[in-house]
Amino acid sequence: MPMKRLTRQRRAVLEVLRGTKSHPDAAWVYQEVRKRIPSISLGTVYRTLDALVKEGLVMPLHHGGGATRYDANTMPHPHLYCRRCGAVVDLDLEPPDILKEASERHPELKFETFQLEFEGLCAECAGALAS
Amino acid sequence: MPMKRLTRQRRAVLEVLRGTKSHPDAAWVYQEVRKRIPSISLGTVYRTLDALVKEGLVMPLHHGGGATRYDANTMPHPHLYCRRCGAVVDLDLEPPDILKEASERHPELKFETFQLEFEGLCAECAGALAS
DNA sequence: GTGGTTGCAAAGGCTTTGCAGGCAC
DNA sequence: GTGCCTGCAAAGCCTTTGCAACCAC
Repeated sequence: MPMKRLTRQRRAVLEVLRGTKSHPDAAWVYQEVRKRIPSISLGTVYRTLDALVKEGLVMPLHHGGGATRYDANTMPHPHLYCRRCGAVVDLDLEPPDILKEASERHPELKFETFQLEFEGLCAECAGALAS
Repeated sequence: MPMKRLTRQRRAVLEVLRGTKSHPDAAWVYQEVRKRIPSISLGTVYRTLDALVKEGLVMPLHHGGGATRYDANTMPHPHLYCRRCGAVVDLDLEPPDILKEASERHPELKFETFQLEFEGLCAECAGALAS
């Protein structure tokens, strides 16, 4: 029911999210959207992000207990979390076809989706630590 | 440096954690440990869990943005998160050997570990929804 | 005009932290 | 005895929410 109208605020949040590959959190989105709409509130950013998630236009990422991050690419795809700088990198990797295997091994459970999350070092941090 | 001494509190937290398969959060651990040590504080539970994680005796689980949950089984293994009741179920499933593939596809990144997290329904909820 | 949406600010949940006293070693 | 550990309470983040004004429809 919520968030049916196309307001300036909502349009701005979606555009900001689609214009980055950085998987930002609400605070970063807020900061960016304020460049266009200085009067927008953080509460509205949260409400809008929430609505976009419910509509399936945005995917929330939870990792490491910090702030929720948001990905405008809702196609299932693996991520690498950099343990040094916290960056989230999209991976060009075919997710393994493992749902069937899981269902066969545990017939009493219902498997719907899964996510593959790597931890390691992004390109910059891998280079920095190698030197 | 921290948490080198084997105190009553620390022993109790570890034993509670090892005595359950439910992947509890800090509040649940607190409640259980209080049955043995009524004077223990929630702060100590958090500090102890944190120390156990740093020592590699316990693995933290982040999912859905709620409270951090803790798993005394630190062997890498997949989980199923029940979207209905929130339960976390251990899966008896060989994780795919995908680290090499990831490294080949993205040579500039450093892959160290990964986690496979399913979402779906636990046995109880799958049965409840089927009826 | 009407009801969803917003800004503001307060509150909420989870977690961390400063401090003085206490306990394992 | 020494220094880490504890209980307590306050504070800290991140996020949600109540309310009156506002605006897209």
